[in-house]
Amino acid sequence: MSILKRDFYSRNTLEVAKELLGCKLNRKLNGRVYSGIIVETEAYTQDDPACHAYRGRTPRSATLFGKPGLAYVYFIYGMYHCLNFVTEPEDTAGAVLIRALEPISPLSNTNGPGKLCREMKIDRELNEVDVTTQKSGLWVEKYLEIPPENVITTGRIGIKAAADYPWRFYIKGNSFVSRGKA
DNA sequence: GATAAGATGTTA
DNA sequence: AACATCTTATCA
Repeated sequence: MSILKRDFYSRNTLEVAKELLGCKLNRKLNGRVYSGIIVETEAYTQDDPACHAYRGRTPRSATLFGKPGLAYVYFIYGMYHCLNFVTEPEDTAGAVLIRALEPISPLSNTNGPGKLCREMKIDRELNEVDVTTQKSGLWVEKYLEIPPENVITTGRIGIKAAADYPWRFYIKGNSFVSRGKA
């Protein structure tokens, strides 16, 4: 049960995205802890046309320039939230989108970024909370080691800009990844 | 199985 | 007007 500390997040976004696979996401709610294994992620960086921080700092994207190890939660398509973790040192933007979980405790339907937020009751109140401490009610622990040959890399999903960047990662053979192209 | 459309509100 | 989505409907 070792919680991932700030120096884990304060690195290259692509590496963090890969290494988050197999880690355990925990959400404390009403005295209960909900958990799932991260099985699918996507990377977004400052130089990336698809990133919210691409055109600089705005009220929404300010979180991405903040401290690594914070949560970045945004609202999309009028009804869904998406959960990211801020990466790179402070003042450099970057984030990893959590796209899918394999449920452990009382969870189901977590095979997509919008769905897992609904299951875990993640909304904008959790934007900018510190994910490196249990006190925030949202934290990540080291859990499984995923050997590199079991990490599949593909283009990202659901975006138009820079859709060809091979910045989506998922665990080979896992049945909880979201709709996937190979 | 694939593809299309609709729901819905925040953002710049 | 676009959007880092999901569900339902309509084909096959």
